[in-house]
Amino acid sequence: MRKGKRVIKKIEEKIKRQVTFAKRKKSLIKKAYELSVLCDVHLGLIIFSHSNRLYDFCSNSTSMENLIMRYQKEKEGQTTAEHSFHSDQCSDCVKTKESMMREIENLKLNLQLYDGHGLNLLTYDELLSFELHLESSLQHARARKQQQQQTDQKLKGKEKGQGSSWEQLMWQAERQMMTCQRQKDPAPANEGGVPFLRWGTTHRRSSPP
Amino acid sequence: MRKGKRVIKKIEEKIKRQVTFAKRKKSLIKKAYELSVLCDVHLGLIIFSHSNRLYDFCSNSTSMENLIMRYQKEKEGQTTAEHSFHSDQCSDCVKTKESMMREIENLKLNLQLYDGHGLNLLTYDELLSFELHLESSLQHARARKQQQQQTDQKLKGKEKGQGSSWEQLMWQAERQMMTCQRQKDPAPANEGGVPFLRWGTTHRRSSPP
DNA sequence: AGAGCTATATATAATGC
DNA sequence: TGCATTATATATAGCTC
Repeated sequence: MRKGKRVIKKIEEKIKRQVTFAKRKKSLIKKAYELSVLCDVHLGLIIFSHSNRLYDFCSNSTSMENLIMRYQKEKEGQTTAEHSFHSDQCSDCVKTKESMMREIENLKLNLQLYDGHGLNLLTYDELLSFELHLESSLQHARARKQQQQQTDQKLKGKEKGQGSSWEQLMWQAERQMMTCQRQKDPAPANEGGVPFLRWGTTHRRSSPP
Repeated sequence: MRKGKRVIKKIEEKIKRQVTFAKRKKSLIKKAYELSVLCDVHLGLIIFSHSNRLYDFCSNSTSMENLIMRYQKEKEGQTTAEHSFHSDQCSDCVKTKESMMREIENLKLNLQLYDGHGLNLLTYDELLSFELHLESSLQHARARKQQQQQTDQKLKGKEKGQGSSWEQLMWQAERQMMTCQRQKDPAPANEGGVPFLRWGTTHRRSSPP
């Protein structure tokens, strides 16, 4: 039975504090879950108990790593470089990190070209190459689209046939190969966090139709 | 006035969803704050709205970066700890490196799409979006090519005119804008390592012709 | 968007087991 | 520890402004 208003101040009695922590943590995670589902938003919650135990929650269709990356991307844009504070501890790590940052920068610049940004930094010849490259990309994409369209139609036609059609098997095998090829890293970091597709929707086909 | 139990399912009406998001987000952050104070624990909350806006909360006496580092350290401990040989001296650096590696992976996957690799992981709708995106890219590139062609011709014609032509000035201004826009980060990450243009030559125009 | 209002639904502090 | 109970305090959906 609650009496009086709750004063938000550290609970000094250890037992009470632990009990309250367990209860409130549970409902906080529940609330986070509800918000993520009701409003279809991505969110992550990280809690370290007083005994340093980790509790976390992350909305479906994303991963904490993904959220962290997006968070850092946001913050990066807001503040200027503030990585200086954890640099003096291990300079070799920092160096490697710097080279990785450069690589990320370069990759991003390359991706930006496809959005039409930075084209003015290219020579005429490079623009020509780029144009040819784009035409080739377009061909690939269209070919794949057509292929998939046909596959989908065939599948639809055979929907009530045998349990697993040739196309389905091929599709699965193909996907498995790609997945295997793309995920040398055993870490399940990509389980829900597919690469962010900047030019459109963010979800990839997760199973054959 | 609430009637009946809340069913936790995505709210389809956009307006309702937004209102609920605003209200629940507010109280979720409040609850997070209360838990952190009452129980004196460290916690972080990251929320991305449907419009991709970031809202976050982090308990006092720590920072989100710190929490993220601790989180990643925990998670790493849960999976096979095979990076221990990397450098146990600065494991927090390793964590950050891991997230960077993942980002690099993602960026590379996105770039590979333009080479026609991984298209089979896209849904039909995504392929459509991608196709449209490529067409737009192509338009941009062609427009820029034409623009540069004209500029080059004019410059050639006026080569012996006044020291700085209008086009040159405009080009310089444009380039300066782009450079400025692209390098919020004051770090000279691009000093020597120009982005590697995978689809052709590797050098970019470094000065107006 | 955001601020109040109101009737319910939930959360939760204290207690006992 | 954890679980159930219970009396209150909060949260919140729908509404108006």
